[in-house]
Amino acid sequence: MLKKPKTKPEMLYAGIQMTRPLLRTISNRVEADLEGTDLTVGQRAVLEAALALEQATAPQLTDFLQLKRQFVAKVLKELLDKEQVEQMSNPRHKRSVFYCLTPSGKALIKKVRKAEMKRIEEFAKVFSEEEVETYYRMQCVLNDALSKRS
Amino acid sequence: MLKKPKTKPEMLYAGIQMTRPLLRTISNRVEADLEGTDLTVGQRAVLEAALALEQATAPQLTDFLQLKRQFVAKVLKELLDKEQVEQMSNPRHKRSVFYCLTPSGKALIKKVRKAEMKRIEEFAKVFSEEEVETYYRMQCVLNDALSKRS
DNA sequence: CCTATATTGTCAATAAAATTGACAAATACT
DNA sequence: AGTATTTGTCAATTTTATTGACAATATAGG
Repeated sequence: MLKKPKTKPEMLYAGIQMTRPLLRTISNRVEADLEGTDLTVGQRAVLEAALALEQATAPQLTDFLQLKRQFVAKVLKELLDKEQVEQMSNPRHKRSVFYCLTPSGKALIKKVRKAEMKRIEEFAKVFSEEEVETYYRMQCVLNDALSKRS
Repeated sequence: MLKKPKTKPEMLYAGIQMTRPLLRTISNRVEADLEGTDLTVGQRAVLEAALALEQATAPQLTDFLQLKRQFVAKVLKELLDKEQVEQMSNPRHKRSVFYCLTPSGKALIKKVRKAEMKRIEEFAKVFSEEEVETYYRMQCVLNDALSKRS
């Protein structure tokens, strides 16, 4: 972080290390956008997942978010109370129902995304398409590789 | 995460979003390397900063880590108790002393880094030098830009 | 069909990381 | 010198997430 690492592995190491402070700065920013929405970060993550998956059981959301099922369940319950997600019966499973965004939940997460997208666009300008593409791909590969057993 | 985003800003957005799960998977991995060292993640971060800065006051470490001074102070006290950092008088400031790694602290953080570097080298192989360079640079720029006011 | 095993839901306790508040001591500024 | 800022310290709290435990349901093998 102070001086630029010399070798390729060192640079990757430093980049990964930076994930922690970066997450903190991102979270701080995100909070501003969450201000007034009455959403926690966990709720926001689950809404994000529900938007991406459209229709998913709790275990599917758990896989997607790579969190513990108990945590996801707790957040889902909060979102049900707020009527931002709703349950739909699952023909294949009596207990494990589907969760979907309600219209208001969908509107909410889209609003939050839109506000953030506006900010992100500022930064996107700074980088080339290839750079962003590389960044995205590396995040995916790292996340995939690290989350699987080695 | 599910389907590849279409536009550049969307891809950057998705990549940044991925920071959270990625940090979680990294933390899980890191814990394995911390196993047996009796270090918390916070302690490890401060050791890492102390190694990079060589000699620094608590406020300097706070700036470097972008954490609250009270948190850094707490961790520093833990590390002092464990004799992994030591204080040195600061001629310019009576209260705000310098913190340095003790030999054992230095050995410890270097050992942890070495173990992780070994793993990282595996991943570094997967990417080209340019990709890693881009990743690193973007992490730096994003962190810088986001941590400053906008 | 029946039993063993795995999955899922639910409730509770706990932990880790970090923030916030409050106040005193030291320093910097003018 | 006097005021504002920085720094250290102690305590409480918050947020995020994990872990443990147990019951209900599903799945797979015999």
